[in-house]
Amino acid sequence: MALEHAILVSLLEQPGSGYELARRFERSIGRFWTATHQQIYRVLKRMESDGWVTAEEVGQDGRPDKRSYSVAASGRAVLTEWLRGAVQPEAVRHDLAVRVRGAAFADAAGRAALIAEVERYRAGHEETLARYLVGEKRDFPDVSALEPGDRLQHVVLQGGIAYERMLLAWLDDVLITLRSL
Amino acid sequence: MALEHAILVSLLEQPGSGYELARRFERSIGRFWTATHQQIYRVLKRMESDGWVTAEEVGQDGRPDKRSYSVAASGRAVLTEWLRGAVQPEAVRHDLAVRVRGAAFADAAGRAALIAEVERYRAGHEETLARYLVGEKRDFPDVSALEPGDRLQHVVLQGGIAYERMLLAWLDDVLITLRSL
DNA sequence: GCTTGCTATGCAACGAGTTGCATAGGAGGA
DNA sequence: TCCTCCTATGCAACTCGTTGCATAGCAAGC
Repeated sequence: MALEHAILVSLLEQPGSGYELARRFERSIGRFWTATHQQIYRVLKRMESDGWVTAEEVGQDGRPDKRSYSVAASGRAVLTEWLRGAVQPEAVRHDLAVRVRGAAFADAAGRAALIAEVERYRAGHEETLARYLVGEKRDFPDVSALEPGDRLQHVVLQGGIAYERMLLAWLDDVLITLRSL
Repeated sequence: MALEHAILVSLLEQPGSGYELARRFERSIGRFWTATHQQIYRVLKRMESDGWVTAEEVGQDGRPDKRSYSVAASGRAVLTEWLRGAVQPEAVRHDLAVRVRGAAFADAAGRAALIAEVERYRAGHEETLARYLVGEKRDFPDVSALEPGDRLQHVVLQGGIAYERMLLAWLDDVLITLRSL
């Protein structure tokens, strides 16, 4: 129920179109709040009709026009109100962990297939970590001299980096365990 | 789309009722796959009518009767089939990370309220870690001599422990950042 | 000229997940 | 005795999220 709030935060950091928001969700914000473009377009419409955001048609050359959204005063008020509320426990869906426990009920061929999948999955997260590290150097070259807003963005990025490192180390353990069966 | 599979794995590890499954999801399995009792009851019904699981009425004294579910042959086949498929990327909903970035748009009182919330959240995860560590000692006293199935359960638990430790360290960073604004 | 790919928005249908409520027996405390 | 809590199951209504598809202009390569 907080996709609205994630969108408000993202639009306050930087106004943009539904498409641009979808790309941000794919990249940085998607680390802690996944959403597809369909969801985002639908919620943006509702937020606009509720007066939380305002839209502006922007013509572009070489590309289709876009509707760029900005946060309105009432949207900011909604966000302020929400920020005072209780932090909801994180919801997680880790397909892989289910599979690892399921491996106890697979045969040798099934376990071999799972090992290959875990390796593929691991490679994907290694890329994610590399992307984060490149992004960190690009966006936060001097960590000791950041604006307040940037310090917050940076600490969230550090959370993503810590998560990926933890995950990679754990996947190595998983692979050792699967191979030892 | 894989609640069914999480339930199959859990029932293969140990048959049980919908209520018991809901409690397992609250505790161990819920770390990587959250589900409410409503979802579980609904899916169990569908799985039973599809012949994936079989139910048995179990009378208990001092408590209401329960329907204990076990995995049928076709359920095992479904799981084996699923285990050969591709690992789905994990879906995450981290309310807290959205709030941290949102803190850039809050006033001093709002930031103070968020700091208190993060501390509360941190205390909850500290308890979770302590519970995991107690559970590890209780359920896996001798890690060097485990059955294959137990080795897999243990490595998944280790993932939970690593996650909680990473999270606590990150929350300390978040608190330092929030306090420094 | 054709295909492929990217930006950009959107509908419709379906399936997954949440919330509120209801029932019902027994345990334990005020 | 009444109230509250725990076990145990479930319905109904609603919202959220996913999937498949459609449109449309422009760019780049074959």
